[in-house]
Amino acid sequence: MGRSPCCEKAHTNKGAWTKEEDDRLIAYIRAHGEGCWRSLPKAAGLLRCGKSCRLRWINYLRPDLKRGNFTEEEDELIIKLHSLLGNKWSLIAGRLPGRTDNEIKNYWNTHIRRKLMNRGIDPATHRPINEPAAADVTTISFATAATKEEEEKDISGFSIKEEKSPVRECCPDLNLELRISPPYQNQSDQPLKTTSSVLCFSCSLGIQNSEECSCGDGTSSSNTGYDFLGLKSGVLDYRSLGMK
DNA sequence: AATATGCACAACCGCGAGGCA
DNA sequence: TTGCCTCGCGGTTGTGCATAT
Repeated sequence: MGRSPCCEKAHTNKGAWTKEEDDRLIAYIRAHGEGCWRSLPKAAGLLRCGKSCRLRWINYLRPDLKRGNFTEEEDELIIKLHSLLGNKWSLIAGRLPGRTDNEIKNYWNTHIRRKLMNRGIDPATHRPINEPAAADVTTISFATAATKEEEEKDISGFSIKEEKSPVRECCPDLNLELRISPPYQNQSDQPLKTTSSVLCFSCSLGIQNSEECSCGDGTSSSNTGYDFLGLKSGVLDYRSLGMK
């Protein structure tokens, strides 16, 4: 059967957008707003398919876009969010005002992947590339879950928890345990403890003693837990991590 | 100076989800 | 309930520029 094409391809331009096309698109959206991308090209007098218009607007023409290089803070935030969300670029972009999913995806593939590789981190798993099979297991967690119920209900259903999996059962050496849980509301002034050791994000990436390291040598009494999403630093409010 | 290679990023493609008749 | 339509997402490709040989 096959899908019907999103537009009449025989009568649409492809490739790089011209200044004139950009101007037309901007003018139309300013006058009529976003929406109904399928009919927009015709209404705006553009020989483009709706998808192309949408992409051009979102990734390049939107007035709130922040152009220019990514900052070191943005880099680290992207790494943190990717370790949590995976290739959910739109969600990651939602945490970076002025950045688009496409931009972040490209930036990840061209810069951050290499950066992590240079650190000896597998960008796909965020684990050391040559991690020994029998290496000590460190559980990453904001807080020790009091009960299974609490762990599962979570706020807004935002909870990521590795269940016991067949993979793990057949490969006991393979640690897939990544627990992401918000700190308890009424325990917010208590240190966020892991069940065993507590690492800052830098150390979890294998860059201990780096400038980014906030946990010292891991023995500091001022250690307040794993600042995985910048909750400690206020970089990210997990409650607003919207899942569509 | 010419060519090859690598990099960065804009744009395209195919698919899935959700809305609606 | 079903099928169509539109939108949005993630993966991939194409192209121009920069750097190396």
